[in-house]
Amino acid sequence: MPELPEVETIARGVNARVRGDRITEVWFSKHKQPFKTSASIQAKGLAGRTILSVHRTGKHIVCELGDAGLNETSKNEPTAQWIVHLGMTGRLLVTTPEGPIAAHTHARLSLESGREVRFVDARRFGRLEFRELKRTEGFSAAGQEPMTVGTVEFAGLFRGRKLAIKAALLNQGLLSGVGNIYADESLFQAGIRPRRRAGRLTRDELERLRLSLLAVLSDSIRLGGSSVSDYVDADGVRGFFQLEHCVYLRTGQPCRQCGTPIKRILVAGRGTHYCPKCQG
DNA sequence: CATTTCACCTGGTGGC
DNA sequence: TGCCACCAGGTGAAAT
Repeated sequence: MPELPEVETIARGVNARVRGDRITEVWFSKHKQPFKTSASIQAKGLAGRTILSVHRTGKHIVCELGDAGLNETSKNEPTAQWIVHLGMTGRLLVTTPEGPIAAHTHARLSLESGREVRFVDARRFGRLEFRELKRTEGFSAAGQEPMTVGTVEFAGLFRGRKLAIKAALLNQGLLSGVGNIYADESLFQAGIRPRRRAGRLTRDELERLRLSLLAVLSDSIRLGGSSVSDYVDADGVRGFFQLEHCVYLRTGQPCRQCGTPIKRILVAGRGTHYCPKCQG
C-alpha cells in the first residue's frame, strides 16, 4: 500500500518506539504467506535479538538487529536484518499485547519492554525477510533514492528509454520508493503528461520533475503520508497528504490550478490521473 | 535486453 | 439488502 512517505513515516514511528528493545517471543500465523524467508527461519533468527534501529530504504522497512544473547563487544554492530515490505495493504504496528488482534495479523514480536510489533496484511502482497549479515553489505534497494539523487544521475536514468515516463517512475530498479500516487502528483506538479516517452523529455523537464518529486515527497512526509484507504502509521494514525492531492483519484473533479476536469487513463496497467490542460 | 501484461489476494464502493 | 463489476498505494514472473 504505502510508498516512500508512508514507509518513512512508519519506519520513524517504529524506530522511536522499539529502538534498543529486545525481542523475547515471536509468533507467525499459519496462514500461507509467500515470505522471502520461511516463518520458522524468521522466528528462530529474530528471537532474542536486540533491535538496534529501524529505517527506510526505498519502500522497505529495515530493522537492524544485534546478536542474540549477551554480547558486550559487538553490541551496536548489526549482525542481522529483518526487512518488511508492506505491499499494498500491509501495516506494521507497535501495540500493547492486550490490544485486540486485527484480522489478517500474520506476525507478532513480543518485546522486553512489554510492547508488541505486529504485521497485518489483508491482501498478502507484503513480504518479510530475515537476513544474517556476514561480512557483506547491508540491504540496499536497487534504484536511486528519489530524494537525494542529483540532477545528472536523475536524467541519466531515463536516457534512451522508450517507455512512458510514468512507467519509468514506477520502476523500482531506476528509482526506489515512488509508487502510483507520487508518480501522478509529481508529473502534475512538473506539468508533464504521464504518457510522454521517458527518453524524450528535455533536460529542463527532467530537472523540473526531479524537483517536483522531491517537493511532493517531502511535503507528504511532513503530513504523515497519504491515507487513501487504510494506511496508518506505527501508532495506527492516519496521514493527511491525501488532502493535498491534485490529481490522484480526482477523476472528473476540477483541476486545482485551472478548473479543467481531471482525466483518468491507463498507463502500464495502472490508473493514471492528470490535468489535460496543465500537463502538456 | 527492454517493455508489457498478468496473476497474486481481500475489501470497499457504487450501480442496479 | 444482495449481487456484481470494478477499483485499489506493489511486485515479479511470463509473454511479447
